[in-house]
Amino acid sequence: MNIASVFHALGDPTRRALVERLGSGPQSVSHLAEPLNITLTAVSQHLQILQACGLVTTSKSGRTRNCRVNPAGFVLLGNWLSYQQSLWSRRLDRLGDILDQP
Amino acid sequence: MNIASVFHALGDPTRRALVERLGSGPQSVSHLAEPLNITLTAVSQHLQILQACGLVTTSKSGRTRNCRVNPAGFVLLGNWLSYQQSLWSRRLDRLGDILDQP
DNA sequence: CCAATACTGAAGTCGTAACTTCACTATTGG
DNA sequence: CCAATAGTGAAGTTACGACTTCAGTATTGG
Repeated sequence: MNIASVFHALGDPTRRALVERLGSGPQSVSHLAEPLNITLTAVSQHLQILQACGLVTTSKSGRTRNCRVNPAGFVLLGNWLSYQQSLWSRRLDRLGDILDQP
Repeated sequence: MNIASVFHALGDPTRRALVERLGSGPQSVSHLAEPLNITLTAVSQHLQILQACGLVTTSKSGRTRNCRVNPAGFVLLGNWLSYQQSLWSRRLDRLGDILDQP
């Protein structure tokens, strides 16, 4: 579970769609697969990747696997983002000052 | 310039390295290429992708191209992230309430 | 002026990752 | 009990993307 795997996971449009769908609440694998025209196997594989990088958690009850959003992966992403912004924000602010000079 | 292209761009470790390097200030293509052991052409191609998705802007002065971070792409990413979080935060909060029940 | 520098377009190679099919296990409703 | 449902491993195909080489264009220092 690292930022590299998070970005790799979200770099794929199908996996991003899965994550976005899970935003509306927990779903089974079949239910997630239904609107996408790919096989259930493919969806299962995507979910394993999303799980490995900490964006999704799942739990099996009976024969159905229930999938939900895992905040951990998003925290990782948020930390990376705010760190990057912290690197150049001060510099850009100064640039703004310079540009604002009359 | 959309969130799909931003995630695709940052899904690649080399491009992420470029972005992170640019955090310390504007750099030329050659300077960015130096620590990476890939050709200058490859770096140039990566920068075109980073530019297209709004993570980097460049300007050519003479024969050197100067690259710097472009906040626009990061804003796009931040918006996506906070939107996703807004989708499930309330739900997870309630889940927290339930888990907090004695 | 010209050799060196800085970069970029085009075209091709190669590895990986997304997807499929098939076979299989486990669970459940009737 | 058994057919249907839900999902997953294994193995193979294929498309795409990262990278290279090569050739070419500007620009600049000496």
